[in-house]
Amino acid sequence: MSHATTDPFYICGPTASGKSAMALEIAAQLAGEIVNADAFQLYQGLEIVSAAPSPEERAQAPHHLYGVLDPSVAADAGSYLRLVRPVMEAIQARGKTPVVTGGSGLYLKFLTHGPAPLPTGDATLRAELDAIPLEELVARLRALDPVEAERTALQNRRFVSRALEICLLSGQKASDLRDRWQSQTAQLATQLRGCIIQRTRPDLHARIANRTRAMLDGGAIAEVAALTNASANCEKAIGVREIRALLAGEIARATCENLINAATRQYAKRQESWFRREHWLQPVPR
RNA sequence: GGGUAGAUGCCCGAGUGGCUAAAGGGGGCAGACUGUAAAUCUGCUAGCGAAAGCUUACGUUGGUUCGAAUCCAUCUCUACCCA
Repeated sequence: MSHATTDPFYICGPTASGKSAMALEIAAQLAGEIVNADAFQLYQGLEIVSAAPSPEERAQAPHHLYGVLDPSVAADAGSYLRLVRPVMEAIQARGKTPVVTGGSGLYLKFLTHGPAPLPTGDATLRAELDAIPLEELVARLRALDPVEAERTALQNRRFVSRALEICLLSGQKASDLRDRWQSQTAQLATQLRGCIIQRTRPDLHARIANRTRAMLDGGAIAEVAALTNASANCEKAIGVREIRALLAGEIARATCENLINAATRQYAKRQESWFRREHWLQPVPR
């Protein structure tokens, strides 16, 4: 399989696996420019807590889409797509290779496989659905789209709610819309190139612990304290919620550190599960 | 030295004679997941076994009992109180 020189190269892997460093290596090899594919590194004012590349790293190659969103803005995979595509096109137009680096599986999937033709989430409708008991949401979904209800994890309120949202907003069955999209994306992966960084669990866990310590020692607490206008979404970022509790005096610093470590380990595990299914990614043991 | 409370699985913790391989939570492991995704959700978690089942487990040692994490005694350790 041959690639045009400017075809994007994807660097994936769990958090703290060393994606940023690898991106610099690949960017140097491919005459590339680094593009963020991390949901939280997108935000301004979350650089430390989201482990965005340091100013030193950024000085070594062009970096795009780091710290570009105000924390009050609620992003999603679709809005990310609208943000990245022009950036990548501009890089390619310059004859350079986009080196897309990040750990947000869903965002990357949108980028590599495109968005399904589904309606964008609607805040007002979501607020309404949030007020309804899960059992009733399930009943409504079963009535509107029994096929989708059958496929959905019905204990997962978010999934039920979104399926219902799709039906209500589109006036069509979520299952039909999804089927149509599914059948169109089957071949896309064969044209992609990228790698996934693999590390042993003990190694990864040690790296996470070191990074958390460095974050807390390196300004993360002040960063979160200064974060006054964050969207509900940003408040849920790992590190932010724990440091909020620390600032409120609810937990001790050591507890805060332990909680961040545990949440990060669990997140890393979920990322590994996600990327394991992306067979086109070439494993790179480190 | 005296008194009181306590010691449970990787951790915290419930259990006070059989329904207990031991609730619940955490952690860990595995998984799902196309517009909240660093989110949300699911399963498993003493050992061996496909299973039936067997073995080892509630600080120590001994005892009571058909049967003990649960009752009694002993010792060890921990916390607090009195000297």
